[in-house]
Amino acid sequence: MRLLLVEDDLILKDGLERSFVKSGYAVDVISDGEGANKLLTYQEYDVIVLDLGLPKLSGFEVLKRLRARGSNTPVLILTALEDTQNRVKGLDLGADDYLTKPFELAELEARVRALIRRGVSGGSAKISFGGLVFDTTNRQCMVGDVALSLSAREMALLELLILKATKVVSKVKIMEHLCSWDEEISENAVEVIVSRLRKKLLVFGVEIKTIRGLGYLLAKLETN
Amino acid sequence: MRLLLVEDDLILKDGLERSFVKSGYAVDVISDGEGANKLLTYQEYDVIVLDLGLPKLSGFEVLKRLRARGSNTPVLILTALEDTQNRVKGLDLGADDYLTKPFELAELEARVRALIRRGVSGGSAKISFGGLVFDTTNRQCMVGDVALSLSAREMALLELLILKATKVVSKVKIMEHLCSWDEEISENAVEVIVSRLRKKLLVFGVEIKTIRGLGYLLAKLETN
DNA sequence: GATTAGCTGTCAGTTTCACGTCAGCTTGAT
DNA sequence: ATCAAGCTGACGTGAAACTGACAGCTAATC
Repeated sequence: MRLLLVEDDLILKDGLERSFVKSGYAVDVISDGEGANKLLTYQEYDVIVLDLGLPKLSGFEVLKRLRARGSNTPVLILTALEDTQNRVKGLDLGADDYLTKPFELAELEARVRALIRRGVSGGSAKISFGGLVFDTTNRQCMVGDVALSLSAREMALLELLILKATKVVSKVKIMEHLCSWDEEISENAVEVIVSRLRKKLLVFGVEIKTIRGLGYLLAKLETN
Repeated sequence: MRLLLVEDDLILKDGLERSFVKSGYAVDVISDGEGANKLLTYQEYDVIVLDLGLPKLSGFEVLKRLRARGSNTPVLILTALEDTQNRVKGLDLGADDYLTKPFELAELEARVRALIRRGVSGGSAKISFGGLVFDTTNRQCMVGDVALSLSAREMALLELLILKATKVVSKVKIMEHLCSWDEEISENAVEVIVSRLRKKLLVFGVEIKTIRGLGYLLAKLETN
């Protein structure tokens, strides 16, 4: 899942990025409002963590313009403790959740996860497909009571495919969701990851179908 | 989705039309205000992209009369950079969004998408025809809860036919829709693609009728 | 700091299949 | 009957996708 972190505090920025990356997100970080606003006109994210106190363009403005553009990407805002008024203002402007500094890292992560889920699976922490049960909280995929042994990349791909259910996901989309700005992978790399995941899923009656020129989609295996 | 582009600049007109068509819109283009106004009295659109500087009847007038007729079709206006005053005037008159020239094509498309999403209830970009449901955002065609297995070309053709509903679509239009700029395909190629798609749709009670010398149209199968 | 194990991207050789071409046929208008 | 427009099965081709092998990297263990 691709996450945008808008935060100007150096220490916080680094800490959060590190922790999100570790949790398997593709993270982009930007530290001023103007840049964030510009970035958001052409790049889609699954979730945005937005500090309100920003240089150049306030977090409010960024949020307001994002919503004005019709985006419904989930946004979590970070506010200072005493700043109740701004918190309310943020929610009015279309934020989906807020957190007051200082906060527990675990709580932030939990809320971010909740936001991502809300849009897709009706808020449930576990999404099932065929015989698979994908646990978004622990980032684990179970078959019965056995955990599938998947690598980080495979897990991230499966997460994306399972969230999109039976919809076609293009190779470019996959690249975008697995990678943040600085890293970059080839189309062939995606093919390789697909190939490896496909082999593992096939055993459990789940198939990754290829739609030539368009992308991939998850489907139940038709047993002929 | 049906889009009206009102623009008199030749180059801009062509570029925008091409790009919108490629993105799967059914695009009508008209280059003067009077014509636009007339057209809008009897033709509904999902979204209108309206340049303000037009011959015969200004964009303002077109917009004003449209709203006076009680229409709430989303309108995005294009203005020159320095023209802040007109921008404000446009928004007052009932435009839903504006963009100043010069602009990024990607941004225009994003905003148009946003307008459509905002307007349509639930943001469903789905068009149904007979038993088919065509999902334009995911580029997928469903019958019940099964996804039709179509190739890229077939999908593009079906998209065009379904967007134009029961109207006749000429072979040339199809060629334009399926090909970009440089590549080019023969008329016979179109016939082949039609033939292949036709076979797949027939199973689901949807027919592609041939109108000799004019083109093709989508129709519900009459079971005699 | 050496060793090992697992992950992940690159490469190259192979396979697959979508699509345009063609040819022969059908249809329909005059 | 003639002719043009359209249909469609067969086929070849080239691009897209697949995948086994490999190498660089990281993280863990001793």
